[in-house]
Amino acid sequence: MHLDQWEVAAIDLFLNAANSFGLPKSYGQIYGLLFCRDLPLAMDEVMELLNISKGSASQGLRALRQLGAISSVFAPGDRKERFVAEIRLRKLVGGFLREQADPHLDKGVARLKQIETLLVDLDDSDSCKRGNRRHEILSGWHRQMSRLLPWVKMIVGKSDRLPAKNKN
Amino acid sequence: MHLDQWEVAAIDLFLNAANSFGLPKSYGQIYGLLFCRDLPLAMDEVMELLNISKGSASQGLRALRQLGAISSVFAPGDRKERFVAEIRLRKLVGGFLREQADPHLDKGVARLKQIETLLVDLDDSDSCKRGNRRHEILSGWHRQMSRLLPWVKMIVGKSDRLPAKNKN
DNA sequence: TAATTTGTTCAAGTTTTTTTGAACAATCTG
DNA sequence: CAGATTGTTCAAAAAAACTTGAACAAATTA
Repeated sequence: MHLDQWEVAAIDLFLNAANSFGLPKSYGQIYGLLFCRDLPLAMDEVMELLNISKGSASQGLRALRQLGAISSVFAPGDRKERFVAEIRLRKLVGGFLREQADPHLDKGVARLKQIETLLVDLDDSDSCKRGNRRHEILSGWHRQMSRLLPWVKMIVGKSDRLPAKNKN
Repeated sequence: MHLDQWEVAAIDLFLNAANSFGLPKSYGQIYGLLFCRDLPLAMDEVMELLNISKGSASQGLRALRQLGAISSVFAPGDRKERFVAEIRLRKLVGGFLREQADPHLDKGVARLKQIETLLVDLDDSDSCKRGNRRHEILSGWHRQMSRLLPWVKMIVGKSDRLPAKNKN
């Protein structure tokens, strides 16, 4: 049981990618390993191949499934749960946006409301005016980000099924 | 010298936003403070208002300028450098993509090349075939992400200059 | 030139995040 | 049921990220 060199490199690629998306390294490693493999892997195989602990493997696999980045299959006549990577970029991006971006936008709405509240009972009219201008700007940003996300999902999915027209 | 309540709330909003973009909290606080203010602030004012150290202020201001999120002005007859926030979302997003996303895409190209290399001198033809399929998938993802970024810049900028049509 | 102002650097300290592994549940098997 | 297998939880350890502040450099002023 071992990893090929190119698999090590690919896993490292995903490790770094996870990091830059704000996810733990181990999530990237686990996804990367499953991405490389054709056959589903069980938790103990993931642990052994990556040299990570039971806890990391268990939590990582759960989080990745929650993100829609992996899914599990049960081999008939076997108690073990085995995992495979989702490789459609559209699904990966969609899951990430749903679990990470959308909640942030929601929190943003709440915070904007809070600022409104603080602005209402404020007698310093200069600060109030300034605050209202800022509130408008933030609302505009929020609106634009909300508009953007659907486009991202759309554009990324676009050529999943289109074969490349030419070879360069 | 003090912060209004709404400013505290706005600064906290940016603190959290910075966090979720993978930037240090203090960067968010500094940007948030400048975002709230009409007049440029000098480093010592930023330090005092946010209760952060010289080091954090210096590094934060530098990084934010590098990102294009703030710019500096010199009051005539004063040695101090003072800072103002960039509030055009298009510029903010553009700077972020330039400094964060683009480098990652470049690193991705390098890693893909490395994987190619490892695949070339590999005699296990099964692993080789599998590796080549994965390499193709990754190349496709890279292409799609490269396509996406220009759209993001475009869509986000769109209504910066359009005034809101109505008041709600 | 000495003293002051403004800002940078980076080693050390602090805080936060991630990982580990032992204890615990739940499910199957003989 | 006792023992084996599979997987979860979470407190403590380890690692990573962030912040601090004292020492330093550069530019200015008296």
